Amino acid sequence: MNSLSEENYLKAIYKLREKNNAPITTNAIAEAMDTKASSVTDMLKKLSAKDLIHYRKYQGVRLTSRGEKTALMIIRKHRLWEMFLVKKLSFRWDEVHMVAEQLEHINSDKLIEQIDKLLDYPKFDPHGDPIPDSKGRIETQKVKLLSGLKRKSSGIMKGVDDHDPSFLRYLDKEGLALGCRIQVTDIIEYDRSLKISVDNKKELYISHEVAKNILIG
Amino acid sequence: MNSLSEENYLKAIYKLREKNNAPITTNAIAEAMDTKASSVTDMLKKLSAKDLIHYRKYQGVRLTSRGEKTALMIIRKHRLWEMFLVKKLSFRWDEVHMVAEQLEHINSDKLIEQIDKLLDYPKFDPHGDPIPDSKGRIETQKVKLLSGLKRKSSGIMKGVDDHDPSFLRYLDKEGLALGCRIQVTDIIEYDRSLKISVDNKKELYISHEVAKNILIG
DNA sequence: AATTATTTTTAGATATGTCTAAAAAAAATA
DNA sequence: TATTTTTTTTAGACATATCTAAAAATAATT
Ligand SMILES: [Mn+2]
Ligand SMILES: [Mn+2]
Ligand SMILES: [Mn+2]
Ligand SMILES: [Mn+2]
Repeated sequence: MNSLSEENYLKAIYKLREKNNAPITTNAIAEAMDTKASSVTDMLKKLSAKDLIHYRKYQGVRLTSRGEKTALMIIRKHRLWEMFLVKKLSFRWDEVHMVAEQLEHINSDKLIEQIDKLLDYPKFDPHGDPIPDSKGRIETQKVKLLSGLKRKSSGIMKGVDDHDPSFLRYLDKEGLALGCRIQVTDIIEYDRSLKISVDNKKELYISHEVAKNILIG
Repeated sequence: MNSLSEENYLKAIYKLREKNNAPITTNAIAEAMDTKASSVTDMLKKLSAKDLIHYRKYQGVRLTSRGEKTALMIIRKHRLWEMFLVKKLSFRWDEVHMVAEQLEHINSDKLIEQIDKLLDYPKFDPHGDPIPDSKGRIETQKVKLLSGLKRKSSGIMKGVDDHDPSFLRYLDKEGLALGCRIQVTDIIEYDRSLKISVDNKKELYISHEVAKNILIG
C-alpha cells in the first residue's frame, strides 16, 4: 500500500500532466503540493523505487502505467465522494472538496463500488469533472472556455476550471450552475468582460477572469 | 487537532475503562493497541500534555472530560459509519468494522451530522452497541449475557460482545441476528452448552463460549 | 565559450511514532 | 523486612516526511 503522502504526490503529478502535457518538473510539483523542492526530490526517489514513476535526476518525471492507474483510482474516489456529498448529504458544491481530500484515501474496494452504484454510476462530478470508472477509463466531454466564445454564440455550462469555494459561491449567487444555457450577448473590448444571458432569462455581466474559468460544451 | 494515533489511543483507553472500570495500566493499553509498553508511555506523555488524560508516572491513566468527549466523538463516528455501510451500502455486519476504523478519523462535523440524519438518528449500531449523540450522550440498554440465563427463560438478542468477523458469520449461518427471540430450552451441565429456540421456530445447540458473547435484553 | 542565473539534488537537522535494551519503581514473595 | 519478580519508564535507535542551507547540474545570457 501507498502512504497518504505518496497518494497525494501521484495525484498532483497526474493533474500537472493533464494541464501541461509537458515533462513535469520538481518545482512544479513543489508548488502544486505547497512544499519544498528538496522534499519533492526525496519523494520522487521513493515513488521511483516503487515503480510508480519514471524518474531520472534533473530530467523531470512521468507516471508509469502503474502510477497512472493508482492516480486515477484516487481521483475516482475523490470525485465519487464529492458526488455522494452533494447528491445524498445536501452538501453544496463549494463545500465538498476539502472533505473529499480526506475521503479519497479510504481504502476499500467494496466501499467505493457501492458508492458508485448508489449514485447510479455518474460520469461527472459536481464540478463537471469526469469520474474514472472502476477500470480507470475516463469519458471526456469536449468543452471550450466561455472566455473564448464569440458574440452571439452559446452553449451549455459543463464545468468550472477553478474550484475555489469563493468562486463557486459567486457562481451560485449569480445563478450560474452546471446545465445552464449561456449565450454571449456582448463582449466589452476594453477589459474583455462579457454580457451573457442565462437560460434565456436573466442578463449578467461577468469579468474575463470569471469567463476563463467556465467551461461550455 | 489530534493525530490518527492519538485518536486510536483515546478510543482504546475509553474502551478499557468501559470494560474494567479500574485504573488503566500501560500494559493493558499496549495489549489493546498491539504495541509496546514503551510506545504507550511516550504517547501517554503526549496525551497528558494535551490535557486529554490524567497521567502520573506508574499510577495508570484516565481520560479527562475533554479526552472522554473526544473518544466519544470517535466512537460516534465509527458506529454511525458502520450503520451507514449496513443500511445504505449493503455491507454485512462482519465487514463493516475494518472500514469504519478508517472512516472514524474523517474530520467534518457536517459530514457526520448528515450521515446521522440520513440514517434517521439511530441509537444502536449493527452490533447492538450504543451510538453517542452529537453531545456525546449514550443511551444504554440493560442486557445480560445469554450464558447467564436460566433454563426456560428467554429474551431478545440485543447485541454481541465479540465483533470478530468469523464469529459474526457463524451467527449468520445459524440464523442468529439482532432482534431474534431466544429461549433457553436446555443447559448441558457437562460443558455448559445451550439448547436454544430461535423465534420459536428452529432449535439450536451453541457452546458456552458462543453464549458468553451474545447479549440478551 | 565563459559567465551568470536558475533549477535540482544532497547533506544534515527536526518532529512523529515506533522499537529494543537497560534502568527505575512498584508489587509479590520469601 | 529483604529479596525477587513484574511493571513501567528512560535512553538511544530507526523510519517517514518534512525543512534549510549548500553543492551540483542545467539553462540562459553575455
Ligand atoms: Mn475536488
Ligand atoms: Mn470536483
Ligand atoms: Mn466496530
Ligand atoms: Mn460496531
